[in-house]
Amino acid sequence: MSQSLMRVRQAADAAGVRVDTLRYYERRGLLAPPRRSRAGYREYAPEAIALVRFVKRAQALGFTLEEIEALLALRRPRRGRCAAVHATATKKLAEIDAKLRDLAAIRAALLELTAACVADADPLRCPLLEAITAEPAR
Amino acid sequence: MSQSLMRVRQAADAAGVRVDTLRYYERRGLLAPPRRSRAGYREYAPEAIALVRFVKRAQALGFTLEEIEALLALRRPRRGRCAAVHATATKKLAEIDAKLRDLAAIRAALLELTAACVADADPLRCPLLEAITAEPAR
DNA sequence: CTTGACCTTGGAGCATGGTCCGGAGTCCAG
DNA sequence: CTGGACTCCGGACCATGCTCCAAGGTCAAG
Repeated sequence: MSQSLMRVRQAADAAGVRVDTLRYYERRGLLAPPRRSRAGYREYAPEAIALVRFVKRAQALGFTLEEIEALLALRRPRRGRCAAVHATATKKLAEIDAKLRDLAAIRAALLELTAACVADADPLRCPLLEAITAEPAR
Repeated sequence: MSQSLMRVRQAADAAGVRVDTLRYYERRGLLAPPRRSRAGYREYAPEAIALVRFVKRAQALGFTLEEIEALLALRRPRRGRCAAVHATATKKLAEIDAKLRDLAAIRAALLELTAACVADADPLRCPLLEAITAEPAR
């Protein structure tokens, strides 16, 4: 029944990371220690793979492991902690909205750039810098 | 006339970084060497500050300095390089779209989380992991 | 004409996030 | 019952991106 359990290599491959990375996340406390086989081998459940994939994607979005840990701590909020969770999540939401804006601005600039290139347009502006410079992030 | 030139401390403050960071970016070739005063002091034009701000924001979005350098190289495409610029920009656009999707997914998950928290809802799901796990980034 | 705040340089040091190593145990196919 | 592939562990090492330091030059104010 519990045939979906994977050993470290298989889990690493499935998650798109190296074996050592799984051990590193475990040491860091980011990934809960998986259960072990009789021989002491780690046996990962599918959820662990999902978590690692989440971590990698969040990292690609500029979050540090520490921030990601904080995000993950918001899972399954236990009653009594609602206010704190709410506050943290709200703060993070604002950050994310800022990132979304910046990313959209860069996207638009790149689009403009490719268009300009095709049209061989006037080379006196840099959409890329304008994109993000406009609003000084005050 | 050229009164908008800033020395390194002022420029760093304006860009929201440390003095050493400006020197580091210059050494790395990310920031063009500014002109110097007679005494050898760096004199930054406002565009340099804009560029540094762009770099910091792009970094917060998960781009490495190397990638940012590549992005910046797309500025002011010289004729003849159009095809290459177009290819690079298009590839980057796809990456950015992926980031936008992931970020939006996390955003939605956080929203759901705060809502669930308020409603003290069923603790059997983790929107955060579901958010990004759904599509295995194939 | 000195004091203090700024600037210069090269190079060392540091935090984050892995990545590799070596010696030893496990396990399965031939 | 042996070879090769896997696993374990602790600790050393590495790349990126800063960050700090020492020794010395510049310069405006008092």
